[in-house]
Order: sequence, then C-alpha cells, then structure tokens
Amino acid sequence: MNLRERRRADTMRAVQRVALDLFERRGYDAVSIAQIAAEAQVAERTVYRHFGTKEMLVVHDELDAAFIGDVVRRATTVGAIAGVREALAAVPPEAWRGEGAEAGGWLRKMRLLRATPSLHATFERATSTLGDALGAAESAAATGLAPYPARVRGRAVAAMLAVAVDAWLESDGEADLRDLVAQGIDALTTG
Amino acid sequence: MNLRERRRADTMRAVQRVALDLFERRGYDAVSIAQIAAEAQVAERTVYRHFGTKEMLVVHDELDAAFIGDVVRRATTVGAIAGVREALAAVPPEAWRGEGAEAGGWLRKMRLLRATPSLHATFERATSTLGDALGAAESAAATGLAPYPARVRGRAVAAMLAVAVDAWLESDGEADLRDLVAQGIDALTTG
DNA sequence: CTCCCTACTGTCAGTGACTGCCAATTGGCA
DNA sequence: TGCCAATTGGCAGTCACTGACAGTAGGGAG
Repeated sequence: MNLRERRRADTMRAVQRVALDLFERRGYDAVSIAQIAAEAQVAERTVYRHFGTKEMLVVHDELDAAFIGDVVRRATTVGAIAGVREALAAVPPEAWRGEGAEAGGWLRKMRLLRATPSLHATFERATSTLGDALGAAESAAATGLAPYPARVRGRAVAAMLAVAVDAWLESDGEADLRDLVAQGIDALTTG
Repeated sequence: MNLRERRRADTMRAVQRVALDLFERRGYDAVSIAQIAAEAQVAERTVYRHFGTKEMLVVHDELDAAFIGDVVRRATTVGAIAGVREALAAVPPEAWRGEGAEAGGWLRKMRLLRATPSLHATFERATSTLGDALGAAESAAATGLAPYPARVRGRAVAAMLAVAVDAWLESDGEADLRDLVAQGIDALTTG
C-alpha cells in the first residue's frame, strides 16, 4: 500500500470519526459539513471529494460492503435465505455489538441511522439494492427460478433482514440478531 | 367546499401539472423550482408551501393515498395478501393505464419515478411505510399474529407490490398489474 | 353592509448541500 | 533529478429549503 493511499485512508477515517462523533452528539441535521471539515482540519471540498454526500459519512463502511458481498456470493449457490443465514453465522457476534475497535462500532452507526429520519430513505434504498442483488443471485443459481419470482423473493428476504436489524436496534443490541433472522425466515416461509 | 379551498386545490393541480410536464420534458434534476414557479405564475415560496419538497411535486397524489388507505383497511380484516388483491380488483384497469383525465395519468408519473435515480429512495421509503402499515394491520387482524412476524410479512408483501409495479413499468403498462401481483403472491407463498 | 379575523400569497434574506474550476503541493516513478 | 498524476485548498456559483414580514382577499359576526 502506497504512502498516498495510506494517507488518503487515514484522512477518510479521521473525517468519518469526527463526523460520527458530531452526529451522535448534536444530531445529524444539526451538523454542517463546514463544522466537520473545521474539526477534522481539512477543507470542506476534501470531505466532498472523499464521501460525495453527507449521507455517505454515515453509510460508508468497508465491513458492511464485505458482508453484503459475502451474502450475495453465498446466495448464488445456496439461495437467498440460506445465504443470509450462513453469512450471518460466519460473523463473530461481538462484531455486531460494535465492541471492536473499528471506526466506533456498527451498533452506534445503525442507531444513528434509525434515529435520523433524513437517512431512512437511504437505508431503504440500500435494502432494495441488496434485494435485487439477492434476486439476481437466486435466478442465477441452480434453482432455475424465473427472474421475476426470484426478484420478488430477493426483495422479500432483504426486507426481512431490514426488519430484523430494526428489531435488534429496538432491543439496543441485546437480542441475538441470528435469532431474529431465524424468526423472520419462519414468518416468511410459513404462509 | 369553499371558494378558498377550491382555489387552493386549483393552484396545486396547476403547479403539479406544470412541474410534471417540465420534469418529463427536461428531466427531474434539470428543472428548478424557480422555473416551475415562473411557468405556473406563482411565487417560489407558494410551491414550497403546498408541496413542501420538490419530491412531493411528483409523489403527491390523492388517488394513491386513497388506494393505499383502501389496501390497509382491507388488510385489517382479510390479511395483507388478500387485502392487496381485493383492493387491486376494486380498481378499474383503465385507471392504472392513466387514460383517465386526472392530473396527467398515473403511468407517466410512475415512469418518471423510475427514470429518476434521485427519486428512487423516496419510492422505497413509501414502500416500507406501506409495509409497516400492512404489518400493523395484520397483527391487529383476527389472525392474532405476533407483531414481529406480522411486520416481516407486511414488508415482504409491500416489497412484492413494488416489484410488481416495477415489472409493470418495464412492460410500459402493457402487462396486467393484477396478473403480476398474482405471480408475486405465488413467488412469496411457495417456498 | 361593514368590520375583523384568518388563510393565502409574495418578497427578501439567509443557510447549507453540492459542483466546477484553477492553483499549489507532494508522492510515485522513469 | 525531473516529469506526471493524485491530493488538497480556495473560490465562486447553483439550488433546495426556511423563517420573518407585509399585503390581499375570502368568510363569518354584528
């Protein structure tokens, strides 16, 4: 990894850390990019160059991207439902709780996402994107499902995942996400 | 109905008509509120007072609101899936095609929604809101379903509806929306 | 019919997200 | 060492959206 790339990654991490801290303390809507830039010691323009939009300061997450990639990859072989379950089982539970040192924790980020109406739409959009990916994966899988029903199922599974995460947030991370997903699968498959 | 209320409704319809025309011709992102206001012969501030946001100029629709209300009402007695089917059956097919005189047609509006990435998030948000309403309706219904599985099902049904509408748009309104929904229900209930 | 209240509208000023352009710096590489 | 390209900062500008104030006109009370 280059010195340049390392510096770039460092700046991004620093900016995002400052941003999330401010968002958590004062609320997403009450924090301006100018404030973030000032506190992070960079130009406003630089924030935009790295993250594009204010939303991305919350949403951008390499770990999430990796997890979603994993889900979709598994879905192409074992189907959407089993794919989600397997991918979830492959993640150590403490990672979900955000007790790891990474970037301040997933739990805090999701809590922020849920507490901020301006960000709900973004979350739903991500959900439906995942749903379409799952649908494509399922129709490409050995099941030989037609594109349209595959898409319906993919979106349904993604919606279930979103509800599970939401319920998990309501319990403030106390509940076991894998249990919630299992219950969600039940609700989906019986009836 | 008052003269005031009538005038208000007239202004809103006129503004929305102008807006949709401009959006269709030049693209949503390329049209500013100022242009809409100028063409509709009102102040920019008035547009915001009536619609709140630019998105609402596309999304706002009394007929849609009535239909969604109908779906949710039926869902509280016969469940989400049957509710959607019944509500859909109660609407004359030509209404979907937008051949009616109302406000320029539903088909055109949905086409615009689909063609504009900036509006996708809004659409998904509306879908998930409907899903939650369906979930609440189902758990309040006689089925006696627990809140969590009810919510999962509600969202799944709403997601299915969104996919059906999307597929219907892909066929440019040629396909029968009721058939697509029926196939979507099949995809949801078998497996 | 008149007076007053209230809803609707317009105007103005301001905030904040986001973009394009240009210049300066600095790491990477031949 | 010298050139290229990436990173960054600064600046000006657009546009969505908001709060405050003022003028106008409908609607009801007397």
